[in-house]
Amino acid sequence: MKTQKSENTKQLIIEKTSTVFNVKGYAGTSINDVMSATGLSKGCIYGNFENKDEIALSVFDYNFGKVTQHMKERILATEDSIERLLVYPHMYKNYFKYPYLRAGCPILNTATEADDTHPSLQKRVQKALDFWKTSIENQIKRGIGRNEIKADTNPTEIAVVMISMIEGAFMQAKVNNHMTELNIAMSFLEKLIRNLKA
Amino acid sequence: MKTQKSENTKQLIIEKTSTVFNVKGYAGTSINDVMSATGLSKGCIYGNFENKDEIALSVFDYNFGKVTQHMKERILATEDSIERLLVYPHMYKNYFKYPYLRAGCPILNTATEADDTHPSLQKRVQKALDFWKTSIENQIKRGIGRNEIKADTNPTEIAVVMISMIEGAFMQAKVNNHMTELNIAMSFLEKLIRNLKA
DNA sequence: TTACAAAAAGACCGATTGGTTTATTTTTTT
DNA sequence: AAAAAAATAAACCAATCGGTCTTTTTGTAA
Repeated sequence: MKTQKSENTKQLIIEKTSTVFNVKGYAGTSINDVMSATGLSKGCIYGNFENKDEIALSVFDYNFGKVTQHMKERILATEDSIERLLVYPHMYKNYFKYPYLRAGCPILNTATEADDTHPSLQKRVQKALDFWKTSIENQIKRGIGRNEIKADTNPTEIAVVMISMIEGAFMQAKVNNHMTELNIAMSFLEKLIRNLKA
Repeated sequence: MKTQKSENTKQLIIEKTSTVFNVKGYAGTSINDVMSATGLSKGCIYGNFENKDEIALSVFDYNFGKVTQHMKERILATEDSIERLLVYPHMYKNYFKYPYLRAGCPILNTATEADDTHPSLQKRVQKALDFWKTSIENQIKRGIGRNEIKADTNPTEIAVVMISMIEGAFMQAKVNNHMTELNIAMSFLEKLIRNLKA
């Protein structure tokens, strides 16, 4: 029987280890890391999760959910479709303000590690990436419908280009420990988005 | 005293493990993996390298060198500056033809793993990324000098955008196991490059 | 207050980790 | 051909890995 308590600790484990997994990666995070991050014993952790896999999967969902949720809020707060698209470069330009992005984009981090080694994690990343792509596409289609975006705009193309530029630039920011390249790329992306204006 | 033999086995270890490290990552590759990839004993491996770190570093240099070398050849084979820039999207569009790219771009793979955990490896990636950036910049400057590229082109901006798009798109290709997004992004990049024509 | 079940703690497990050491073989030099 | 040096194989090491199991603690309902 599931109690409130166990759900609480389960959530606590996910939250407390979310950054650890994002920093150290799946293979690089040990159960010992989970223990010291949560302050819980091994028995307690394995009482709440079946294995490390299940923790990693839950943590990825949590991290991705955090980013998505914040993005959604900011997008829904604006009306104009161009402004909505601009939320992405704006947010990533200030990624250090968001604790769950500071350790790196969960998609990028998980993608490169999981692609050849961890099939279940890879599937999650695929779904996350696809979700992201289609929501950008939908924003563009909406913009075309509202005559805010040029009618000949290719939604898929722009979505793919946006994601590629964000992830590629983010990678450089992380590895260089500075924002120069990220800012350059995001400013370029902003120009590109504004160019879509009908 | 260094002998020819020892240099040979050292090189053999690097070559035989180059794909393993690129697929499994630094933390994910064990000495046992190195042993079975080379067919050599543990003692032999530690006779030629001080530790796993040194192997990983050498392997990264080797992998990056391979990509760089091939890129250089193809670039020097063309004259026109626009055509030279187009070598990048062309090559990544057919990345599966190049064995050392098949397991993923060494820069991308190493970057996301090393950024928070492995300082010496991170420095290598930084240097590699910087080398790549400046060589694109130089190609653009050359193009401006030869009146093949618009004079108002910002070399750094284009270099950063090119690298971001390539790496971001490559990540998607790897995680999705298909080329759709990579092709879209690279075709877009080609348009972008052709637009630079004076 | 007691009885009971759920949750947490921690000792314990075999396997694997990176790395060392010793013994043996191979190669090179004299 | 002998001696010295280098390269290799393999036994061995402590530490850590993910995971299990039993004991202790805790919260709750009767």
